[in-house]
Amino acid sequence: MQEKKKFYITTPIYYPSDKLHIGHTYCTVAADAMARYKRLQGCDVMFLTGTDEHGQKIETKAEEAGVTPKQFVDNIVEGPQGVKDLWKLMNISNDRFVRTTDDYHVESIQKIFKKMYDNGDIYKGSYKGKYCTPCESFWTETQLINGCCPDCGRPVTDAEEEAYFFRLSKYADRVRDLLENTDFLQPRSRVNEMVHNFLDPGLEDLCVSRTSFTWGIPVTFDPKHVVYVWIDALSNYITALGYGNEKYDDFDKYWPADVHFVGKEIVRFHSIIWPAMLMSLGLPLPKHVYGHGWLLLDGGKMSKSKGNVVDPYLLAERYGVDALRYFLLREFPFGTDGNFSNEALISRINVDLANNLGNLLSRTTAMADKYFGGTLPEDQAEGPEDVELIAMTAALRGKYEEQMEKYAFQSALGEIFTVIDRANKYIDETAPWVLAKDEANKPRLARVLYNLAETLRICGTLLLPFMPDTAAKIFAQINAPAELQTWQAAAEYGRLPRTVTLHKGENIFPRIDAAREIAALEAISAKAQAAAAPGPKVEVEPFAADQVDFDTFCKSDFRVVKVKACDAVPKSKKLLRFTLDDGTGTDRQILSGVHKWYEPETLVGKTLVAIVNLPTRKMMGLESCGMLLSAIHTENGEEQLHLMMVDDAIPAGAKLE
RNA sequence: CGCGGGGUAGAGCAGUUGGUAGCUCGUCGGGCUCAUAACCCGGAGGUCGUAGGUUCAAGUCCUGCCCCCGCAACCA
Repeated sequence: MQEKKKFYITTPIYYPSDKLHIGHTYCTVAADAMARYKRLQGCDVMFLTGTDEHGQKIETKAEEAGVTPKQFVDNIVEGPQGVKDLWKLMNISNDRFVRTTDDYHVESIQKIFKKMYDNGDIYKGSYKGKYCTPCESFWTETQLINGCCPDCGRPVTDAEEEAYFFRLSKYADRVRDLLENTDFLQPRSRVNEMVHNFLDPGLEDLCVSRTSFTWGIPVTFDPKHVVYVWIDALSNYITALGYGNEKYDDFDKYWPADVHFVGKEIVRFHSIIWPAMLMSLGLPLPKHVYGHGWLLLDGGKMSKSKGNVVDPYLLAERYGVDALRYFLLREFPFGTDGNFSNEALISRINVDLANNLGNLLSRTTAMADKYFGGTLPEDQAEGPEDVELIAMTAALRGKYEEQMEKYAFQSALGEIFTVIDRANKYIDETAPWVLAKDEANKPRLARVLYNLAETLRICGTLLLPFMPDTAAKIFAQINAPAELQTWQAAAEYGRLPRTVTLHKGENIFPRIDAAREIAALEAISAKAQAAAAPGPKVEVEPFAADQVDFDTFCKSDFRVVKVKACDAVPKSKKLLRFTLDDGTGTDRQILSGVHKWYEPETLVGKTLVAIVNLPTRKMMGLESCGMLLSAIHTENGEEQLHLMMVDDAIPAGAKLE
């Protein structure tokens, strides 16, 4: 017996700082469909997913929640409606689930780090920056506020933080060659972006350790450092196969990966850093990295702050897992962004699944019941209408395979539904209800129903990777045994016995009342938003704990200023440029990031307050001499800002005390 | 002149190496009645963002411009 071909596929490991949304579900469902497809073809598949659980953000979130970081991630990963629950609900067939907090992963990462250190690709260096002693925090030049700590506002000092670096630059040429001259990174359109943005300007060595937080994997030979995300997270693809640990032992069998599915936002890490790391370790590179697009909402990014995150639980429970899986992979081309909408979801379910597929099954089985009591007679007669349908059905597997190999799920499903449409038309052409009126036409009628059953069997088989439960329901109604549900049998028209018995069962996809459902969905999301924010929830910054001495306070020179002119800074979303009368007779220019709240023309003539003895600072190429004072608070999680506007009777230049 | 993607029927999208502009939904009209008020046929609807250029021929190639979206930057 020939050895099975192996296929190793991965999703990214997700960051469990929040519940997962439809975007994560999209990628994972795609990987699942691919994994099931390869299994159907008879490959020995390894399908890996998992979670990336370290880092400062989780440390902070856990602290806010009053739990340890481990408790925090345990809840999101293993808890109710957590990551694992979601994959179970979505019928994800992953073979393994790696967590970066798993012991074996930790062990491997420490070995990998040491190995790269020993071979000279990781070296100790220093990270130059600004340090705020009271806050024990490092800041980069650009993070500083007027040269002071952005957290506490106190002065910072030049400092160097010790850190480990990976010699990414050493591999720049090999990575460039990989991207430009091979099909490693797909779709091809992503290559330019990587080369122009990151390779052309030159790769810098990468900081791969941190001392500023502790929630991470300690560096064995220098435990005040923890391994930073790159090495920790990316390596999951090999640690989960047992590289550097005893937990698993199939690294040799499955590595290199056939494909890593990743979102376009992390293409950079997978197409530049990850190959360089593997080169350093002397390991083979994955065959492909596929950067898929995003699901957009209302043309924009989904985000918590916009309150437009789509909840996969809700949709799956309401419409069924298979319908949701189908929609995600049928509606959007995998490589580019797509617009998610409830309308599109319901339309796909009604048109494709209920009207075309469900109804085809329904009318086929109903006629078998009605005209033959379910079991087709042995005596069957072919007709001229059969030719095209049979040809299409017989050719379907090939067309489907061609699309699947390109990860073109949308097109693969499109091929199947072209045949399903054709089958509906075939019923119209052959008009079985007319044939049924004359006993002499019974053999022809039987053949028509047989052809429909065969079409359903083959389509059902090819739908297995996308809608496993649905395919099973189809097979039950057309009585297709397991051996006729295989990849091989999908290429063999006519495998069902002539005297097959069909049963009409439940409707596999009931039609949805679109208007009502959309109203219901909107009500639910409105309610969810209301629940998340009962009334305008106003929050203000906590009061400063530290006292400031009087002299320090007196050093700040606050003045009343009048807006002479105000316009938007070109190419900036947030900045407005103010030309101000500060009483000196010379105009003062201040830039302020308030465009989100004010249109420039509405501010002309207003009387505002500014601090005027801050050092001059350049932004977007323009000088800003001071800072306008404003009041800020958050409302329903969104930042609100009001410029300080004072009595117009106050003359320009008046000092505030 | 930071990088990249995109502007094609009311909506959402295909359009490969340049050669009569397609698909799905919606819409209008017709047919059928086996079926989940489903199915089948037909029609209407586009000067392919814009201005030039190359060509016998351009949505498809070249140049300029406008608009949208990401990333980056910026937000004292």
